[in-house]
Amino acid sequence: MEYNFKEIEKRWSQFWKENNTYRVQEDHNKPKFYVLDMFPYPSGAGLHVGHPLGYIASDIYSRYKRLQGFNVLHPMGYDAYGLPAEQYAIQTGQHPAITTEKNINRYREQLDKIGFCYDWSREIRTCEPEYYKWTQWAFIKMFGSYYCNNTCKARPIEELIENFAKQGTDGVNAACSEELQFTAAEWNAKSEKEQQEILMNYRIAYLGNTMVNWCPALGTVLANDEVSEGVSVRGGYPVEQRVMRQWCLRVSAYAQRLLEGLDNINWTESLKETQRNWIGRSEGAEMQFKVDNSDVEFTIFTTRADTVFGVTFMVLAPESEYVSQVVTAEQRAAVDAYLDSIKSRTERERMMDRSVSGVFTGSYAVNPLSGKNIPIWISDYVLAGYGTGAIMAVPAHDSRDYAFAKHFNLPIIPLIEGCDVSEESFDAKEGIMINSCGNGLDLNGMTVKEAIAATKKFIEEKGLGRVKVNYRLRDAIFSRQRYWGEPFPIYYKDGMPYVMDEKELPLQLPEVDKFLPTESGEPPLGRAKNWATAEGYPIELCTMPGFAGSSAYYLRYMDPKNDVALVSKEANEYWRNVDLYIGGTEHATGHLIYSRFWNKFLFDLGLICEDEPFKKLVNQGMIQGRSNFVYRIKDTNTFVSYNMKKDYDVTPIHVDVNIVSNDVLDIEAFKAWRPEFATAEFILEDDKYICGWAVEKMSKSMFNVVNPDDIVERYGADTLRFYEMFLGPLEQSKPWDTNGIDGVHRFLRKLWNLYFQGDAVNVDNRAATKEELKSLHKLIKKVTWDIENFSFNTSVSAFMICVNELTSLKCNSCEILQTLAILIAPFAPHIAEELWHLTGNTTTVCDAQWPKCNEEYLKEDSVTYAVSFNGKARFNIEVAAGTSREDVEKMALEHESSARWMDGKTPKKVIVVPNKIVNIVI
RNA sequence: GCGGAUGUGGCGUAAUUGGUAGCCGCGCCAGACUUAGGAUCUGGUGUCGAGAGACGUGUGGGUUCGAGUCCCGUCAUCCGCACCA
Repeated sequence: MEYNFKEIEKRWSQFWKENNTYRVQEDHNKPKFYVLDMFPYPSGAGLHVGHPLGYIASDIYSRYKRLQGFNVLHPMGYDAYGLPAEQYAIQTGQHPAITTEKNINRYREQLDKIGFCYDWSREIRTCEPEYYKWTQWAFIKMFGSYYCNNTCKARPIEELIENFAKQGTDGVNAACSEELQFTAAEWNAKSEKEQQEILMNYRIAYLGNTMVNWCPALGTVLANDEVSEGVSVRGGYPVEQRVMRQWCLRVSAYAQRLLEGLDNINWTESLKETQRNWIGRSEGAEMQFKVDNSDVEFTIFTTRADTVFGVTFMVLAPESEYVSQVVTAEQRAAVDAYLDSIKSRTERERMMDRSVSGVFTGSYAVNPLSGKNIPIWISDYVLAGYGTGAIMAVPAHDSRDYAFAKHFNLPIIPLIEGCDVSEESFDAKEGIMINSCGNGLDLNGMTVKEAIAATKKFIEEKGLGRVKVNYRLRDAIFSRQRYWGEPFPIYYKDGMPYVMDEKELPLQLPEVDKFLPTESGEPPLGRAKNWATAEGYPIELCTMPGFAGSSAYYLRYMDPKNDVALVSKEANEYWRNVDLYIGGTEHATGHLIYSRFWNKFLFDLGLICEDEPFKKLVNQGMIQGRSNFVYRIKDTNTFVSYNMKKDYDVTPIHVDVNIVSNDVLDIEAFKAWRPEFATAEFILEDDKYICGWAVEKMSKSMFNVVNPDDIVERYGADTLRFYEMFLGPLEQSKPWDTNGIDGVHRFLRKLWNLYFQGDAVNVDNRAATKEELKSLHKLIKKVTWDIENFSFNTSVSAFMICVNELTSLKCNSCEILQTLAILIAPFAPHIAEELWHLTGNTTTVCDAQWPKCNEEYLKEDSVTYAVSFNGKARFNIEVAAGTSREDVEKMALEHESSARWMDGKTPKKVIVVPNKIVNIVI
């Protein structure tokens, strides 16, 4: 009988839907397993063939775990807020909710065709009020919390207020924007507004004046991970630095825990490294420098405290608040001119231009150890956002300082014995210190490491500074001047922000007449009518960023319909956290940091029971496009086949990959593709037109987008699933190449034919033969190992081998064929279900039990040993299974032809290793 | 510059972790069948060589009876971070 995949797949997807086969509930009799995909943003372009790669992998794993008796939570939803829908809305006036809904429906249709075992009853959409209520709720909790550095935990802000009222800042060790000191009396004397302003300095969700990435083209600020090389990740528009009052999340408070947590989770080393890099911990010291003839004192951060005797100048970031305090009257004009020149450049221009620039402030600082006066400069190579925005420059031992010193002709003092700083600085942290003695500190003769420690100790004792750990990780900017996002549950009274009562949530996104900023430059929510509380207080006009809704969605799947909590205690204690998370690396420094932060925050509040959200994480590789080209001879409408193009002057033209098969062009389809090709002529090779190809990003403009729907239509979902896995290791990036899909499809037909003799089902109740059992159990062992190790591509090969073996054995044993159906079920669920039923079952294959490998069947009657002499293979000997090593050794030496290889010598050593090798050392 | 990864036939890849390199698939070659089709089936296919055999995992060394796998160096490609003090 013909393998009619269309009919089979239609029937079973309908069956699963009608019977809620994949619905899952908490079941304390079964161990849980939580498998999650990174939920998609439903874009207008729909899914291409690269998107389902990770989904297929997680689906295989989910089905496998279920067959092993786990209660598997495998949900799906949509990250539905985002810029493209809003920009589309601006252009067309179409409400983003409508576009989003439409796109979601399209995604769902495409996903359904592939046969995923999602429990769709748990679907969530971040743009739905029932969902974003909990995003807003978490924000309120963050607003009402501060981070205590003593207990390393978020605590209610009320505790801090109590402390302030009783003993001021005494005993407070909290994460803050600026270190403050006041007494209880001072606190109690402050007005409500003043107190609120101080609290803002500590809240985990706070309103702060910070340097932000402002993207004029998008009309919004962006988080650091949304900007790359000075342009926005979405759209590639220029980004500039600007100080704005914005909502922020104090992610930096969690830097150390985010770093340490990486040690206890099963992620790839490269992803952990990326996060470590992003967090950027560096140990160093802060030191105070006094400005000569002034009361001004400023703080610098350095990891090279040992080089303090080599400081020959100081540098401030152009944006540093110290700048205005130290500029002298004579230098003011020069400094202003420099600051203007910096401001007029975009971030991108600044990054491209690495030439040395700077200006002298006119002031001098006093080196606290050498007592020398050193000039204070301003330069844009010092970043306002890192450390204190001010540095001590040691040109001898820092290449950037060196370049600056050479450019402005500033002195360079070498501090390490034997180093040559005439051409370049000596940056390595090694060597013996010289020229480093003064003011009671003598580093001479020490190694760099000793000197760093000694200097740190010295400055702490003398009160010149303190040991400090700095992180590169910045607080997350949480405001977006956009419409299509979660509204903040914040209103303003006397200009101060207040959170709404939790009972008022969700605060629904209001309707607006246009999705553009208002004429006065306010965000789009400024257009909303009556955007105010019942008492008439105005509500925040910004909305939350994209990562807000995706930061805790995995928790919501555990209990998606709960309207009194994000997740109930019971549901959370059962499902705990994600056991397996599959998604792309592009979220390494965004979503995967924010989620971990958000989760840790909720954990601190005792609302959830796990400190890390994702135990194991697998990154599927990107699927690139494989573009095809035709070659038009210049100034003609004639196209020359790939291997003959060298004889002509040709222009390569992208051709739609859907009219090319195995690099052979469908000439009729090509003529019909574009009017200008209707009259095209061809120079063929072997009567075919062969196209050239290249690996490029999958995109419409390259005509290399392959829609999974087309593959399903032509080959079926099971072939698509198998083929995507067969393409190569899951974590590797690879081009989508349809050459080869026929092989996989052929395999499924062979599998199908195994169960048939003509049109009749060919299943017998006889006992399986030894050979059949061996073939099957080899497969069980291999596939089990492969799935556990995410090596799905090699499983596909194993299936092919087994089916070939069973076919040539003419296997019709029911026992074997049923087990085979179970094994194939995670990969190709539709055909597996059909075969499962053909062999006489009435339950679904999803409820079967994953078979165990019986090693007995794999044992060989005899074992062949390869005998080698001095490591060179010579001959094989066959011995009965279970023959002892000694006997194998003896037999190897006694083998009739040994004499020839031994050359009459006595062996020095005979090595018999378990892997069927005998090596005789002569 | 720092960090991470990867280099194996014409191509995608495999080698369960130090044990006969190239499984499986594509492509190609030959054959069978055929209403001649981009269908199906069978066999072959790393390189050199008529052959026995020799050589082969980017490259140069090393450890080992034995290395794609381990160690040291080097080259190439990809990715992440990057004026982070």
